[in-house]
Amino acid sequence: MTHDAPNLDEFLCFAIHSTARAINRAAKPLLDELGLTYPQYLVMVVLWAEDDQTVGQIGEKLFLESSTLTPLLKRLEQAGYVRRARDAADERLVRVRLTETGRALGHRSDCTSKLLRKVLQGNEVRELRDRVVSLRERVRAAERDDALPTD
Amino acid sequence: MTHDAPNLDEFLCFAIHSTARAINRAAKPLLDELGLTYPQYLVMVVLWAEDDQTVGQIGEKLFLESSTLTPLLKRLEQAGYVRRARDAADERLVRVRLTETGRALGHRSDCTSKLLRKVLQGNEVRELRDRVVSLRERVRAAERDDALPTD
DNA sequence: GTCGATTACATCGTGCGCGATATATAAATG
DNA sequence: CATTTATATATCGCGCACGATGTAATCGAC
Repeated sequence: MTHDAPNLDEFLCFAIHSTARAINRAAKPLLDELGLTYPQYLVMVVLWAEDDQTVGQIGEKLFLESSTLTPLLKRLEQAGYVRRARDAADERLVRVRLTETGRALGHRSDCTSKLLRKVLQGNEVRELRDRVVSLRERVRAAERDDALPTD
Repeated sequence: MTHDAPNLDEFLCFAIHSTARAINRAAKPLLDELGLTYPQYLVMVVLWAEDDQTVGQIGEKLFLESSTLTPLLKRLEQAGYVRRARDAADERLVRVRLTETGRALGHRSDCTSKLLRKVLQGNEVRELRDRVVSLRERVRAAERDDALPTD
């Protein structure tokens, strides 16, 4: 190398970035069976845990903006998995509710995602997950403060 | 929750996915100064380490397809950071070379990315990075085998 | 109650990321 | 040498992801 350029392999951010994409690719065949993309699946997971949430609530849990969620939710609606409707009491809110089909998908996914969970949710990776989450929160905090902690 | 739906917080894949996006967001102000997106920055890192590589070589290092790289490289070319030219000996290959401006950017980036590296390249995260990389390779191997190892 | 500020969502434009497919060159096979 | 096969890149379509902006409903101050 011609000068002291940063080496790709040293970047934790590249490690995480590339791992996220690798997981996405690996999960695709499983999600194809459900007719969902990975971000759509995440939204469904949120709704399976608690039905009838607003766009904002879903976005808060997944760290997504309405500009991402609105079209995604429209696709989920078109697929027949959710219904979107303005809240009667506060017309600004859009409540997202599972259809029967969408709810039923949750049970199917319990089976089809076992494979994924075997690799990505087992005991042996719990610590790794916690560390990644704590890194995420560190990064998010640093972004908010606009001054990264020296630690 | 109405039934035993998978909980979002338990997914390592979500942890990694969301962390990757958090890093991306945090890095953006720094990369804006360089006039680069994060994927463009990664390509530049590859070229700063070794100039004059083919599209395929770059893709191999970043795990990216030509369908992603070709338009990205065209944007880098339009920005004046690289030049693309067919290899004289093998006209199938496209060789990507840094311009003077592109090479110079590497020195500026040594300064501007210090902040990023402080969080993401320090000693304290080396082990985490290694674990994430090893997870990535496990996932990639599992995808290739189309049968995930039970370990 | 009226008006300005806030909130919640939608829209738009840009750039990935990737599967499917196309194209052109090169290598291999006969 | 002609024809198949393989390789390298490009093109296309779709779905995120997000910043910037728009719009409508609600809240607050008065």
